[in-house]
Amino acid sequence: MILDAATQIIAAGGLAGFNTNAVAARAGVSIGSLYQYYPNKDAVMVALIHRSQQRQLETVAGAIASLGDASLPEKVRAIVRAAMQHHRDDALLASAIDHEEARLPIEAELSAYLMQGGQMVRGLLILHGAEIAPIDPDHAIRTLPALIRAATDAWANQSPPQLDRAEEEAVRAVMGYLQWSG
Amino acid sequence: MILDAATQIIAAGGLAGFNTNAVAARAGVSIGSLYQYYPNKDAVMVALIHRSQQRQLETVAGAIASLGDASLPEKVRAIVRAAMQHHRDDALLASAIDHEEARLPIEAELSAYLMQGGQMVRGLLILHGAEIAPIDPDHAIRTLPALIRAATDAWANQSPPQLDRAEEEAVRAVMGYLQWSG
DNA sequence: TGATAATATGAGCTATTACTTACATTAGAA
DNA sequence: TTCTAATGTAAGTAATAGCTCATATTATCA
Repeated sequence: MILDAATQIIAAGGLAGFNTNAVAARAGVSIGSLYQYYPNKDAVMVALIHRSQQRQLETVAGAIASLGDASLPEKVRAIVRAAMQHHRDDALLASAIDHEEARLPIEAELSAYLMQGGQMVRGLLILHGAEIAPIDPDHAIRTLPALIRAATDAWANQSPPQLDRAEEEAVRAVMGYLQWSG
Repeated sequence: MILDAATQIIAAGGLAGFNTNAVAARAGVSIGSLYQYYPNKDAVMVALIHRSQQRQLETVAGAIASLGDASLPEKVRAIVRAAMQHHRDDALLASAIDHEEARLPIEAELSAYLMQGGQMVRGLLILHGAEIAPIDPDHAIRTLPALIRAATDAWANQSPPQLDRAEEEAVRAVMGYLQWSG
């Protein structure tokens, strides 16, 4: 599939190696075909971003659903693990997406994912309100995913990657954020 | 100056608009001159990264030095503010640097900056050990800057940028990380 | 089977880009 | 002033990338 090819290209050479000819070749289709599915190169990137967000949401939702009655730290750990999975698969893609999100005019579309993820976070905050400092959910919604990504980047992009350490640091950051009271 | 021109180019159009001809034109020098100072395009990027790291270190060091006897939250806030300043100046540059750091073979060079920053963090941890949960300084050194950057990115890259919110979120993340105990 | 629509192909066009190089200008010493 | 070294210039080159389009293949239906 074209998006899989694009993912592999970026994972291998970053944005510098990301060009439509390479993507089409790797996907095993002609450039003409690529341009039948996507009007231009940016559209490929946008589709990639959408798919990434979609998957991230699904993975995290699954993680939350599978632990209905666990403790807050256990849930946080499960969410962190789920979020980390994508980074492990393609770390360079993740940073490429970060960069391209800022350039492409898709802020409005992306806010939809933020809303969905926001609902999940909000549910957690309400359910475990007793263990959490008073926090504006609208703030947490935007900050927490960023913290998880940051800890993951910092530790999983090492050579060799320190995935366990990444998990511990992300859990500490999230739990600390949630429980800190002035 | 050539690096200033490169900064402006990236700030305006991201990595997509970053090419040597544009940089030279913006800097008011000929391409020939640019290639007298830098052997190739990547070298310009590497120099940009070095300068950014250098400045970041200096700014943070200055912030710490100027508050020798303040409380831990006050120091954290000062550090956060200092770190945020660069992002405010050029947010797109910051994400471009993040991406390019992963592609270019400069891991060893960059670890030097990490060591220097690590010394500062270590000093803080020791000085305020009583207010801090037991944390491995080697972990904190790598995680904390990442957390600050993440919170900054998440809130300062909005339109309009919410710099005060970014500061609050970063402080909460850092303080929470430092004080969380299991 | 035959006709039509839908999809796939890839050579090639055009614009861009990283980089070279032959030449011009300036700086400093003798 | 004159010679030399250092620095600057920009037209030009080769390669690459985004994208088009005339043609070929496949799918669908009568």
